[in-house]
Amino acid sequence: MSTDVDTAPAVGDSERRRRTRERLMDAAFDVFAEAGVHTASVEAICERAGFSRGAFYSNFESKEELFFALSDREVDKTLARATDIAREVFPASAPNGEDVAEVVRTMIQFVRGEANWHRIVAEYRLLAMRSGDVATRYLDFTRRLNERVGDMLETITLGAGLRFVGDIRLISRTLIALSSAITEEQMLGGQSTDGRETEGDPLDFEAIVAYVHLVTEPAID
Amino acid sequence: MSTDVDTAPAVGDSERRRRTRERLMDAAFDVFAEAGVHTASVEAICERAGFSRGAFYSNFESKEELFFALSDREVDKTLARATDIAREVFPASAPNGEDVAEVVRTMIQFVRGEANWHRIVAEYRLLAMRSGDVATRYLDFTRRLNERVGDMLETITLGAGLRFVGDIRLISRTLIALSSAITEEQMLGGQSTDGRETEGDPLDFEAIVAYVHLVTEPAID
DNA sequence: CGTATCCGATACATGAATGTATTCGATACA
DNA sequence: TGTATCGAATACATTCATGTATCGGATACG
Repeated sequence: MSTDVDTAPAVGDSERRRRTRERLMDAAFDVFAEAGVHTASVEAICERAGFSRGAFYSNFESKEELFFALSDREVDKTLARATDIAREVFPASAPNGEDVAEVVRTMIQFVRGEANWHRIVAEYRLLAMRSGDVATRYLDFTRRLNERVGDMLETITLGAGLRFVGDIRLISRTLIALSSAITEEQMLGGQSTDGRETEGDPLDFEAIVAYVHLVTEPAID
Repeated sequence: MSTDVDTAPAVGDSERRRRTRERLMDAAFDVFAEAGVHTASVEAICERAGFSRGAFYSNFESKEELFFALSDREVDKTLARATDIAREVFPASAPNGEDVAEVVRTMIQFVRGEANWHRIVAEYRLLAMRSGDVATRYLDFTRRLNERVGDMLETITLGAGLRFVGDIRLISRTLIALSSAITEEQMLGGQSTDGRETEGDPLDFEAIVAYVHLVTEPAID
């Protein structure tokens, strides 16, 4: 009997299907960011995407599978964008010290841009803390991002006639950790419901530039 | 009619009641850490605490209220412990450069200790990203922790005949961000389910000590 | 010793989200 | 034009957590 072992099992892969999945992921991005993965219902995602739950379960096994498909997509997008920014910025850099500050500022703007992406990453990290499998994926993401940023920094800095004092990976790591922390504070402070603004002391981005200057020195060449 | 406007409304505050609340919070700490605030059911918390849901709703209005009561308690505990550690460490510091490394190491051990507390904080942060009220509380916590660590660093460093180059708050902030990032990576790497260990490159704690040396210099006095 | 109060247990009603089984419609293909 | 296939919609059954209302027991107090 023709059980079609390898033609039937895999579900279709038509263009229509692909678009549906994309729309569901687009919707999920917003809904997850707003409500969180657990709070968000499949229903809510479908509603925003303009589909029914039938469509959802025809395309994804569960909400979790959707989340991981989504994170993969966004991680790729993010890394691609980081690369684009690097390509866009470093040919323009006339080799002088000021450019480093500029590059760092660009990088931070990039990190800072999307609050929703920050929420997604924060949730990704939280899930990773509870599941080894997720942790593997998450660490892979952060590792790739670190490398990308490290390369970027190194290239720029060399172009500017500077070099880093110490381990470049540690430095890029520090920069990412620091700018994330600051971005986070600004994000959290900005939305404070009650009257008073973030009067505390939102450490300025300039402080990061100061750090960069601290860990760079003229390349003797 | 004696409506007892200000004697009746407040629910009891007996010793028994206080103990019940504590036990519920103890249980919630574990359950929240393991499963997450949303996934964890009131039922699960009660079961671990050895109570029924009746007891729960007699003591807390909702799971969220419990979470906030719990975070307050833990934040206080954490800050108190930070203070204790500071008190414990700095009288012992014979003023030499090595002590700084030792202190940083102690600080990191402290941060590192409890994976569950990390999970709780991560969730706290995530909730803060979606609610201005929570954000206010969370920022207050991080601000206090920063101050505490900053004071600690400053005292120790002075005692060791060193001084920080640059803004001490930025430095303590950087240290916290960095050690959190590293702790996180170790935590995530450690639990990876599949065979391979965290072979990647777990930036060593020593690297942080290197950073401290980078931002300190002998106090000319 | 009896009674009242406080606190936790039990039982129940409700609402919400999930996943599946089935149906309907459109598009490709003969 | 008829038919088969694929993908999304609909309807349904089920599970699960919540919150409340009521009950029972213990302890304190007269």
